[in-house]
Amino acid sequence: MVEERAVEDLTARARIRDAALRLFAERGMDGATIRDIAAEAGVSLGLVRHHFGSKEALRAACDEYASALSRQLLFEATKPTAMSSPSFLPEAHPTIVLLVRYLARSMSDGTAAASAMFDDGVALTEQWIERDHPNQFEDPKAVAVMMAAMHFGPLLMHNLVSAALGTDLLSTEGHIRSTKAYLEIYRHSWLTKDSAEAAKAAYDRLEEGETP
Amino acid sequence: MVEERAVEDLTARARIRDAALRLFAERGMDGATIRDIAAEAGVSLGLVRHHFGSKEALRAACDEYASALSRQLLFEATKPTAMSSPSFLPEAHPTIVLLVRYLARSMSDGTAAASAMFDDGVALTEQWIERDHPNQFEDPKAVAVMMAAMHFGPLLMHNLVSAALGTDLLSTEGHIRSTKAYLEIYRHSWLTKDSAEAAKAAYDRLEEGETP
DNA sequence: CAGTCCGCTGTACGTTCGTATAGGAGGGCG
DNA sequence: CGCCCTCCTATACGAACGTACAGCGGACTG
Repeated sequence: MVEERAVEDLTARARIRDAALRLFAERGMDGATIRDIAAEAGVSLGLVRHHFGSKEALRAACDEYASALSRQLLFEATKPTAMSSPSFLPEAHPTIVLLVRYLARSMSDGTAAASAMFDDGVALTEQWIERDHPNQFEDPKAVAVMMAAMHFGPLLMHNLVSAALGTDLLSTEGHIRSTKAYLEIYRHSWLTKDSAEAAKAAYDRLEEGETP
Repeated sequence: MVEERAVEDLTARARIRDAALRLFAERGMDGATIRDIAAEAGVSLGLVRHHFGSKEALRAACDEYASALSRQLLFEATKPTAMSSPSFLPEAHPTIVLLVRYLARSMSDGTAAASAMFDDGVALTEQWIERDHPNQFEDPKAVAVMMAAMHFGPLLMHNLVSAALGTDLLSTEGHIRSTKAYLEIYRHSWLTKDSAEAAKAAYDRLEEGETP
């Protein structure tokens, strides 16, 4: 289980980090100002600088915190079954919503946290493929990378997905609905053997000479 | 085919828009300044304001341009086969790379262009499902939305995907490799009928009473 | 030829941001 | 008691940004 909050984490330093995490997630790294973060945390402007030195260092602290948390959540999410477990609901872990928003932002800002999370996702997918679906793919690395990116996609676009779905993806209801959609997607056979082999042959030919 | 550039588009106004598109994509909406854009376009600061009025209006113009172009590309990409066509290579359309970068940025900035592109993707996926895989899903809307998000994922994370792959996703080589990975992913049967039904039943139960 | 609109430049203004610094309240220690 | 260290506030400074405005040259019109 994810520990909701450490005891010593109620210090002003932690409050600043939490406020930064929230505002960075909402408005982006440039959009959130130190003044806003200080106000959100209920402290003065100078204290932020006193504890973190600079805005860049504050961002790095948020990154480190988000990295550790996301790693914890990611490993837990892939533990019990191939799909995420039913007990793994947004209600049970309110921090998930904040974390997803922060990491979605970090993804386009190119921070280390996003990069680390993605690499973790790829590594987990690779292990999972090697364990449960070994020797099935010509390019297992590419399959793992693409699948990782495909599974992060809905999380990064959770606002657009929620709007299109009419249900907040990061709610219990949305989680159940999306997971059931995943089940339908992965249960369906999208390609016939013929069409798959034909397409594969076409791309193999394309790969040889650039002019088919 | 995608027209590479309209004739009248060589005006200073178009140069400014192109420069804005490029810098917005690279540095984000806040990171790119009007001064940088003016310098990139080789014009003065005042001319940008003369043509577009404000930075927000310039962003809107970029959005409109990107929307039209992405719609054009999206419909073309899904035209010939279920997967994207071999002729649809980054080499053939250098604008794609810029467009993907811009829209990836827009996705986290929440602009109208990103929203429109996503909705287009969902609509196309819905049509495709209804045409080629009708009456196969309990919740076709959710399937379409999730699949659209899954397919945009690698594009939004193209830099991370490229790093993990060791190949630039937005190059001809990366395009071929990722498409072949897609083929492998959609050809494979990830779930046995038993495990799929068991998971489905578990989530159905979860949906009824919140306490299984 | 005079008038006028359009594309374009250069400079200046007010705001906001990150950063820096001086200083105060409170507790532990010699 | 005196000192200092930690946590914290308040104020100030320089830079960068979006915006605004005055003006200049060329082309087109009458």
